[in-house]
Amino acid sequence: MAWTDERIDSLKNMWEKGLTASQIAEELGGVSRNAVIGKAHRLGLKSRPSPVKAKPKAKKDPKPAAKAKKPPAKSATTPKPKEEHVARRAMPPPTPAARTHAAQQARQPKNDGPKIVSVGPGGFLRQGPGDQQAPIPPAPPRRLVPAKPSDEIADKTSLLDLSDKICRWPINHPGEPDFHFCGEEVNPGFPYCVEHCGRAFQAQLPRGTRRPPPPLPFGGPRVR
DNA sequence: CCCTGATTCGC
DNA sequence: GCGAATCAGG
Repeated sequence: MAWTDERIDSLKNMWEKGLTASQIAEELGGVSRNAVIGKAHRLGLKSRPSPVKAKPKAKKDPKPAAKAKKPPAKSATTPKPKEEHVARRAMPPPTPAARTHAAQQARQPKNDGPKIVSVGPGGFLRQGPGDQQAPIPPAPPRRLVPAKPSDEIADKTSLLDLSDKICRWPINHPGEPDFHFCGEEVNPGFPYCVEHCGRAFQAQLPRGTRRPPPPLPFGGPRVR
């Protein structure tokens, strides 16, 4: 996949946010962790807490032909083919439990660590309900652009299934295995079904009326 | 084992 | 410029 400006921007954002390369790769979709790191370095973003301190000698092990090669069998100690990212991508739906595991290693704390964040397709950051962070996203457009799914979801309404007649409301987050679209019949004249129109288009209340923040499909806590 | 980022280098 | 392969520290 190509490094579009938006993706690069996302990458920078997340990298500086302290997300791991793996997380960034997942969010961006279509790229491996290595790709992210490589790109980050090429961009001049550099090194955050790196596990590896010193790199004394550059080694040049004869790396024969192409990337598809599985070189020197080293006593069968490093079976780590390029299947790495394939395997990760092919993982079963991250159940809450699975996610939890991944999340905790991904520095997603329970209480006082770094904030839990993830990044939407536009590169803006999603935050937890408690997080008051004003900065980057100035004003997400009300117009919703159905994000591009990073994986195809069988028998759910995928990006390719969208049409004028079915609700384009996104379910879950892009990049998640079960990300798909609502798929209900639309409220005629609107891009969403009746229910989701109710979410997307809310009547303007008189000034001073307090109302919970508009539950946009992206930009807030999970909406379903 | 898992994870992490860093580096190399063929493409 | 890209990223797989590989390394090396936790």
